[in-house]
Amino acid sequence: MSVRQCLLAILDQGPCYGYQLRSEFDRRTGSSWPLNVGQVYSTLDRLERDGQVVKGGADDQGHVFYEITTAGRAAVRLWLHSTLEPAPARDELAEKIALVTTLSGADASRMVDEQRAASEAVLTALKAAQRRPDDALDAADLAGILARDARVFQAEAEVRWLAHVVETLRRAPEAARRPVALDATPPKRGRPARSAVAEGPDTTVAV
Amino acid sequence: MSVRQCLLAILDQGPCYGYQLRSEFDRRTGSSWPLNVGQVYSTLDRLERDGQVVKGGADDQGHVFYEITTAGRAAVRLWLHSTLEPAPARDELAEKIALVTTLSGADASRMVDEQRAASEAVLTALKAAQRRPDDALDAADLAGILARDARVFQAEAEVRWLAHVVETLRRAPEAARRPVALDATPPKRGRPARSAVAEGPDTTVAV
DNA sequence: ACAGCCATGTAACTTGTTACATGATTTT
DNA sequence: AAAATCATGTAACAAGTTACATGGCTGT
Repeated sequence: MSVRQCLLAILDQGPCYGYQLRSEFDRRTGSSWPLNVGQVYSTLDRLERDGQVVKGGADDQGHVFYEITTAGRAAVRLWLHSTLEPAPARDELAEKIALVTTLSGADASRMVDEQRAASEAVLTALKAAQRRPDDALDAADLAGILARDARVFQAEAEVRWLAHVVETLRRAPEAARRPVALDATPPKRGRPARSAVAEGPDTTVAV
Repeated sequence: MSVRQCLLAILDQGPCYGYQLRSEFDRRTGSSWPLNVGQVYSTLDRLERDGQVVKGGADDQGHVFYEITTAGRAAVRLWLHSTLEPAPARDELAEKIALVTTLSGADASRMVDEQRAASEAVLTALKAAQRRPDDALDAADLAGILARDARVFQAEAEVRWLAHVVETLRRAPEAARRPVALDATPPKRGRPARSAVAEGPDTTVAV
């Protein structure tokens, strides 16, 4: 969803042609992602299909410009005014580590250690490449710096969490360190019996 | 990719049928993601197509068991022995904020502020729902706790980064606070002239 | 001539995801 | 009978991604 929204937001600044969109995306997100040109065109197709942009004719140089529509502008405004939930995004690493701690035949703490080393190495590399924001020439430059900083902060969190996992595994009660077997008990079919005891408070996170 | 790998790793523990796989996935990742049952079946189809599982006949209760193949086991080992790059994942939020700081007609600092408030609220909620690992009954329980902790650490990083963005925007040189216009200069076509000056050192992050 | 970028596009594919249809089973 | 869960599956689609084909232009 993100590429699509970003391209639309750029088109909100004025008509662009495909190739141009890629370079604008690049500039404005600090080249944080090597966006394939092909994807620009397929994304433009989808945006057009959904009535958020219109395809203009080619100019004298053969550039095919796309223009945002009213509906498109509304979508941009909506996107900009909405806040992103921090956690709806899947966390592959967390899932993997959580899963591994329950598996038999996998050495969880060794795996966590290795991941930790890898993450630390990345963090070091990122920090070395960090730039001071003081000499940002323009907003695009600054955007690139902020995007990199985001990766640093994230990598730091990852390293911290991994250290926390190591500690937790070390301290965990013995029962929690044994792999869990597949649930052999056949589930009850049919409508579940309504339990006589009152339901406890909802402990699920509504986030 | 992650769902696929997780299901395969669970199948590595023993044959399972579709519905069972969902509940195992649930248990072992701390219900961090409401996996749709349908996806289990389509994923199993794809795994079978790729020769990593085989579909067995139904047992007396009508449960259709899937079994992992040798190739599947190899894939699991590979997955478990590989480390995940911390940043290949796209960061939608960072992209969005980076982009916004370059747009005209969007109030970047207001947007960042709002996002920060939202992220802080989430962080508070997550922290409130955090559990102590001391009373983990089994590894699945512990996995759930760790998965939640991961979200806490991530949310913390997000909040910290957003604060950093606010500060940076405030302190940034005036030139870096003006929106950047679309690049009007037509790009040079044809083979670029090889510059006479020696190329500077590569500043791109190889991560 | 050739390398290499600018530029547009298409075809094929991946994973993830939802919505729905179907039926068995069991409790209310 | 109605409700709710267990269980299997299909159809359709979204977004992302890559690989490729094509052609124009311009330095070397």
